[in-house]
This record gives sequence, C-alpha cells and structure tokens, in this order.
Amino acid sequence: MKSDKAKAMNKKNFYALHSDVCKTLANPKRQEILDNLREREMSVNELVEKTGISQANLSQHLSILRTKRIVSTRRDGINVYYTITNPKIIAAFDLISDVLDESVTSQTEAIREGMNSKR
Amino acid sequence: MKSDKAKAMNKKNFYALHSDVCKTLANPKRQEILDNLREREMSVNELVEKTGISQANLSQHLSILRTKRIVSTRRDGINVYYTITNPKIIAAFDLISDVLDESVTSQTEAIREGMNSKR
DNA sequence: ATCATGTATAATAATGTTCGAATATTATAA
DNA sequence: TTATAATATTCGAACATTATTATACATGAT
Repeated sequence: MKSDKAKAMNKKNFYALHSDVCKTLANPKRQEILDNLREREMSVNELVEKTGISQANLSQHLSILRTKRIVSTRRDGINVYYTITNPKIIAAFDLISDVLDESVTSQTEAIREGMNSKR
Repeated sequence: MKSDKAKAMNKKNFYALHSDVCKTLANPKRQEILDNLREREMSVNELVEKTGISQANLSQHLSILRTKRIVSTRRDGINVYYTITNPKIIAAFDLISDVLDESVTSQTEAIREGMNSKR
C-alpha cells in the first residue's frame, strides 16, 4: 500500500520518462532519420547520403536514439545497420502527422473565419 | 510539378513541424498538465493546486501549449479554463505510455538474459 | 604490420530551454 | 475610484541541446 506522496512521486517520474521519449523525437534530424528507417534498415553511410547530414552529427543522433532504445544496430563487416526497435514509434510518428494536418486545417479555417471581421 | 530540391525542402520543413509538436510535449510539467486536462477542463488555479507548479511557471507552460494550439482557453469571469484542443494528443500520450511499457519490459528481459553470462 | 573505409567519441562554441522573481494585465467587488 | 483575486508577461541566470572540428576506434584487405 503506497502513500499519496509515493504515488505522486511515481507520477512525476512517469512524466519524466514520457517527456524523455518525446525529447528524443523532438529534433528534425532525428525525425528524418526515423522516417528513413521506417521501411528498411540502413547503414550509417546510406543515411548520410539520404539525408545530407554529416557523418559525425548523424552518429551523434544515432547514439541518442540507441541509448533510448528507439533504434537497434547490427554490424556486418565494416558497416553498421540501424533499424527501428519498436514499431509503435512509427505509429507515434504518424499520429503526429495527423495532429499536424488537423492543426493546419483549423488554422486555415480560423483565417477564413477571420477574413470578414475587423482587425 | 515540383523539383526534387523543392520536395526535399518540403520534407525538411515537415520534419521541423513534427519535431516542434514533440518539443512541446517534451517537458515533464507539460506532460503533467496535459494528463490533468485529459478528462476535464481546469482553471489555472486548479492546476496550481493539482500539480504544485508555481503560478508563473504554469502560466508559461500553458502559454507554450496555447501557442502550439494544443490547449484552448475559455474565460469565465476572473478564471481562465484550459482544455485540450485535439484529442489526438491524448492518443499520442497513451501511445508513448505503451512504448515506455515495452521499453521497460525489454530492458527487464535483457537483464534476465544477461544474468548467466559473464560481465 | 600498414592502409583504407566506416563508424564513434570528445571538446567546444553557439543556441535554445527552463525557472524564479518581479511586474503587468484583466475582471469583479466594494 | 481603490482593492483584490486570477492570470499573464518580462527579464536574467542556470542549464541543456546542437553542429562542427578533430580525433579515435573497428574491420577487412594487402
């Protein structure tokens, strides 16, 4: 049986974990990396070519994604191949696309509605 | 008909928008605020009491959420009530919980598997 | 061994985020 | 009007994130 204080601590901790996942996704380059990995694994070099991000910077971002277990690696000889570990990340990605769509739509509507009113 | 360069620009822009949404969610206090607003609207004061976050700081976070159109406001006399604008944000929240669950599970399994091997 | 290729890490400067403190705004009541 | 309660904004210091540069490490070939 947990105290209310303990429960509150658990919640705070939960929010911290939650925001940690979001932090990992909260970068355009990491979004681009994940979008590139969505249907197939890729080596770092392939990712460099696809994205135009410098090798060092890409490696740093991949390191962040690895640490948070969002991507996994497989070495084949000299190359290291990256895959998405948990497909739910892809679902989250797509959900955010939906939110974006609706956000853009509602902004467009707001502008339309505002057209005839004084500013 | 768009050039490949234009397409790439669109993509980069898309990733920027995507990460912007994630950035907004990438803070434990904002996660806590959203979790509190998930079934009903609340005034700022109620949120202060529920969360223990200072009024000024709460107001700052609410301002960020407002700007990104993740929450909406309604004024009633002296109080301002906040609601979640787009229910898909809640879906995203829950999806992240799932990812967390599985991440914890897989880590536990990894530890179990590692138990009998040398370190 | 040396070399070439692919990948990872460290150090640093620039930029962005967060929180507390003080102050401003808004609406209502007296 | 003045006072009060609820909310919002501004500023600055502390801290975190990012991209670049240089360097290190790992693998396979010679």
